Amino acid sequence: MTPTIKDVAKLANTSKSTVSRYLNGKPVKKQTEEAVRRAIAELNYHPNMNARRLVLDKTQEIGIVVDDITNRFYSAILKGVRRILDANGYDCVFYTLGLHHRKETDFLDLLYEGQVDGLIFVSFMRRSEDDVEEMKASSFPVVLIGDDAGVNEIPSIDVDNSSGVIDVVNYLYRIGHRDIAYISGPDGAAATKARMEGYQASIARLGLKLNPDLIVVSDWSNKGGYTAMQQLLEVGGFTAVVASNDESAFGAMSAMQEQGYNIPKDFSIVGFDDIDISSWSYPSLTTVRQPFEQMGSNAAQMLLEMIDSDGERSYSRDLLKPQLIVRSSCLTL
Amino acid sequence: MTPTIKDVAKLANTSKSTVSRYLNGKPVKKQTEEAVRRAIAELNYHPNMNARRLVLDKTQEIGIVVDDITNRFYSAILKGVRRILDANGYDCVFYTLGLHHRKETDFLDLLYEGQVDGLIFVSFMRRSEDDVEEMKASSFPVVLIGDDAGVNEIPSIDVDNSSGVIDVVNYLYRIGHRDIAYISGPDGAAATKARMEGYQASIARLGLKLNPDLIVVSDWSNKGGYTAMQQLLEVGGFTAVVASNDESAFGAMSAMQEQGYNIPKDFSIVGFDDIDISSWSYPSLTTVRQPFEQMGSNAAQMLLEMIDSDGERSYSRDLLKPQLIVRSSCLTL
DNA sequence: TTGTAGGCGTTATCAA
DNA sequence: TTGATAACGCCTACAA
Repeated sequence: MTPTIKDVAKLANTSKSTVSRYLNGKPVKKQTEEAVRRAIAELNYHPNMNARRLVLDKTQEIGIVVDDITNRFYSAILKGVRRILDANGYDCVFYTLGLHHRKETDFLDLLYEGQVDGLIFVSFMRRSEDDVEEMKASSFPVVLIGDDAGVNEIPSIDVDNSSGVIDVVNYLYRIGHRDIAYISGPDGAAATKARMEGYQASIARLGLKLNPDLIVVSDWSNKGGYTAMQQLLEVGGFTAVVASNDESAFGAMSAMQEQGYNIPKDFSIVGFDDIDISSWSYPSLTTVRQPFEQMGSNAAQMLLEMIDSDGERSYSRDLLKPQLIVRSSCLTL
Repeated sequence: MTPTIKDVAKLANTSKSTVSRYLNGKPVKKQTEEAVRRAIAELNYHPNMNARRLVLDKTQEIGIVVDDITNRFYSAILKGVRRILDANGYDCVFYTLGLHHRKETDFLDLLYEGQVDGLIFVSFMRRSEDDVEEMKASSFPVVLIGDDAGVNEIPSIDVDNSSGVIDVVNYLYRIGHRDIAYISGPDGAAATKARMEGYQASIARLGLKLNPDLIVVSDWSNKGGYTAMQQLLEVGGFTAVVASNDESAFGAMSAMQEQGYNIPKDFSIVGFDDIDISSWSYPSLTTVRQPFEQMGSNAAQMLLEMIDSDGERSYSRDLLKPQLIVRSSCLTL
């Protein structure tokens, strides 16, 4: 049998309560403390967390539910989350939907069941308003990363996608480009709309003409970027391209290189994300860096505050500014 | 107050035991079942998992402890793990060392404390024999991914690194290369030695001469591959290079391209890992694909079996064969 | 500073 | 098929 607090007490010649107090750092006489310590060591005693959680009604665990584990960004988010949790003595249970087609809201049960003290939902797909309302209604500590479906009074964190694209278009304008094509993303992604709006807004603000032929919808994949660029190349009439993510930017670059074009001499190109290869590639890719790790740590911070304040919510949407990273895929005209 | 099983019983005009039975799918009379179901719905009752875990001494959770969350491979491993766990009703708690310089063995406490039913340790660094012996001694359900420090009787899973490099050297030989350079990895990584051995063994087996000048030690980084290649280019006398990972292969490619060389016309190059860019790059990279997802699912499978068989261990080391992926970075001579 | 006693929400045993 | 009752291992008044 694995030893319990009772066994320790017996061996140390004292009571369960005293051992418990010792374990929780409450005042205990030097002498008994020593005896308890020895008993614990001798028995190789470890407290049973499930018993503790039952009485405390607190797990010191938060859950993170992720919609698509394949997404390359989640490890950075997780890293940020872990940093905050580690510093506060929390652990992190990892859930994914997808396989069983579960909905995000199904995971609210974890809160009801006392399995976790709070939940971070991360998805960059578009959320349904109903789902977000349900999370809000649950009145448990919950924070969203990604889309908030326009629901205001729920804590959420996202990248300011529109501002990222605006930065990048402004940059291209500054170095002389006037005819700027755009490779958009998939409809299901929440960021697609915001990035497109950023593109259109900055084109307008700079007094450039918006040429619909220079906008092509893709799916953020490498292959998608490749075909999108083939399309653009047939149309022509541009000197620079904004790809709405790095992966499709690389696909676009392949298409151009295959047709014998040189980057950046013939065309300038920028991406969005700053994935690791963007700095390795030849030429390296000018892009917009997403602050994933910070999204994770901010989310964890908010969640922990809600947990500590006993569920009181701060009702804020935190839009983090992405950062323009200038490298060598653009030519100054 | 959140409702308990007792409240449900009262409302359904029955006893706690009956409700408990209903919850666990044991036979209950149709009539009472209906009453219980209604009571549960009306009260919005959810069972308290911590109470259940206390009496069952079982959490239905396994822990995965990862040494370096930055590592790009962990999400694939995690995906494999999750697939198996999902199918078996287990959840997955995620731990990292690193931040507080904790050792892997510190996490054995999670088992003692009843927080998880089993543990998967994943690290591609070299493990100390002492640590692995300690895991083995604990006699809890535990499986290692990566190094096993030569300890035989502990379940572990790894890639057959040596065989991967052998495949790739044989391939280069087959298409006509005889002077094959090698860019090695960092000393701390467990795979470095095995891959180097694969290189040396196949060079010997093919009757080629082993030229020490064509072996350069690097650190698996992009920049490391870049400088390694500069070094090799000064020496010269090779037609192909084996980089011991993809990232350094790309660094090497940059160095060659910067000096005006064409790949594969001037030099052939292969990598190891098959990270996503390897298929996007121009030219795309011939490499060795690591079966990360399968490593995860195999590990989870082994662990679950150990848990079900009440801790009995299968004492096996599972070496998965990596797969040669031929793309366009090599020229047939 | 210490010990006694009661309770946390389940499941499991045993009679009925 | 059901209902008392006793665990499970811990924490926390309360009294000493």
